[in-house]
Amino acid sequence: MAPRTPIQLEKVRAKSRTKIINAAIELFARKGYHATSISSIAAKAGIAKGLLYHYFKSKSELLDEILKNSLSEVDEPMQALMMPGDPVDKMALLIESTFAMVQSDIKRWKLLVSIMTQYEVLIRIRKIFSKMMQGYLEIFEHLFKEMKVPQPKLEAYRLAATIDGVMLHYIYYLPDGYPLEEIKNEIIQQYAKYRKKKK
Amino acid sequence: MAPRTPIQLEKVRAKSRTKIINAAIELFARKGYHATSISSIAAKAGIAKGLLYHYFKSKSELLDEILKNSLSEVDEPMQALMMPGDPVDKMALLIESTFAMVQSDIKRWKLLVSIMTQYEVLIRIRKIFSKMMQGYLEIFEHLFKEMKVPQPKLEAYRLAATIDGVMLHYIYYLPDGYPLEEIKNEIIQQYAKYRKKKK
DNA sequence: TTTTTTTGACTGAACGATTGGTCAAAAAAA
DNA sequence: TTTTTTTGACCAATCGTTCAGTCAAAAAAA
Repeated sequence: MAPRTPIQLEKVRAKSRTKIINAAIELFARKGYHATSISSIAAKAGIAKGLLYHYFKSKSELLDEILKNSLSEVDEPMQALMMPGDPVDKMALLIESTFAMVQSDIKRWKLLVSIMTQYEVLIRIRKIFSKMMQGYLEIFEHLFKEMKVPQPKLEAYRLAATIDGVMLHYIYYLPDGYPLEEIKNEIIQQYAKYRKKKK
Repeated sequence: MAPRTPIQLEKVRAKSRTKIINAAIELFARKGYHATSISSIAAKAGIAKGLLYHYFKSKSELLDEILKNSLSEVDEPMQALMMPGDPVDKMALLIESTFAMVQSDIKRWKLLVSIMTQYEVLIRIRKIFSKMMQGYLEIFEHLFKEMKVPQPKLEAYRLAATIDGVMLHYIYYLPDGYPLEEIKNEIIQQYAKYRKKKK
């Protein structure tokens, strides 16, 4: 069925797909989903419009694909929490890696935020986001309980809000000279007093 | 020269304008600016498409009008800061009134956030937003200095981020059962220790 | 009072531009 | 040859916007 070696074929496919996806991320993040036309994506990717429909069924499927990939990245920082250790250290690591994730790919997060705050988001996507949020809240609460923080649940909500707020400001309002590192360290440091003294 | 009394005329005009603006806020907030059509606004407002252009030059001017009104509301909570008093009390008041503002008109804030996180925002609007943000930061810093908080500038950034983060979560992610009051009180309470003991 | 004139809010068909999406055919690779 | 990638002209639908025209009501005239 395939006259070409499937391996090299896949390389070509992947290359074209990547070009399209990167162009789409760039434009969706900057202009928003609805304000971005298929033609402009194709132009940015350096391909013909028709080819886009060879790889993606529709504009919304292209968005879906990007969102799926982006959201799966979010789970990564969670992995470090499995191993045992001082909850203060684990919390610091979680916060560090969460911020690092955003810093390394601002465009992607701009897109995610713009989609979530835009029109009636596809229910599926909203559900994934909501579940992600719940996951963060639970882990925060769990760690706060370990740390014996007075009101673990409330504190979890507050930390989640602070992190998202910092991200928002960093990404949108004050991209130049925003003291991200300092704020990050201050957030982490406030929990230092809960570190266990044991050896 | 004027066959109809200008006073009654103005009433009619105001009524229609309000109908259009309310419909636009609703739809812009829910669907986003670009995904909302003029036809749908007219339909929701219960008027003909043409009438919209009798009152507004264009779709973007309609958005501008709404944004201008919305942004002017933001300055209100600032007014209370002029009078003298314990900075802790003033801070509490500022936080209270800021949250109250959002709670009383979620749709408007959804719209504001969606516009700010959407496509390349009109430069004018972004400037206003940025200035607003700077204003908040400066007031926070000033109050923190009065309160003798260790790192007033950093703490200002953090508080601004927390407030915006809480708003974001309240508005979008967890509208049902979000413990807004509790978080608000916790935020306020953390500064209680800086209250002056003097009489 | 009754009639006529004048106003501007309001309508909806129609406009050109642009959209997301299709498809026959060329190009490329085997 | 066969298969797949790639192209760009093309389509119907929808977009924001325009505009000729309707109509209820107020002012002016009788």
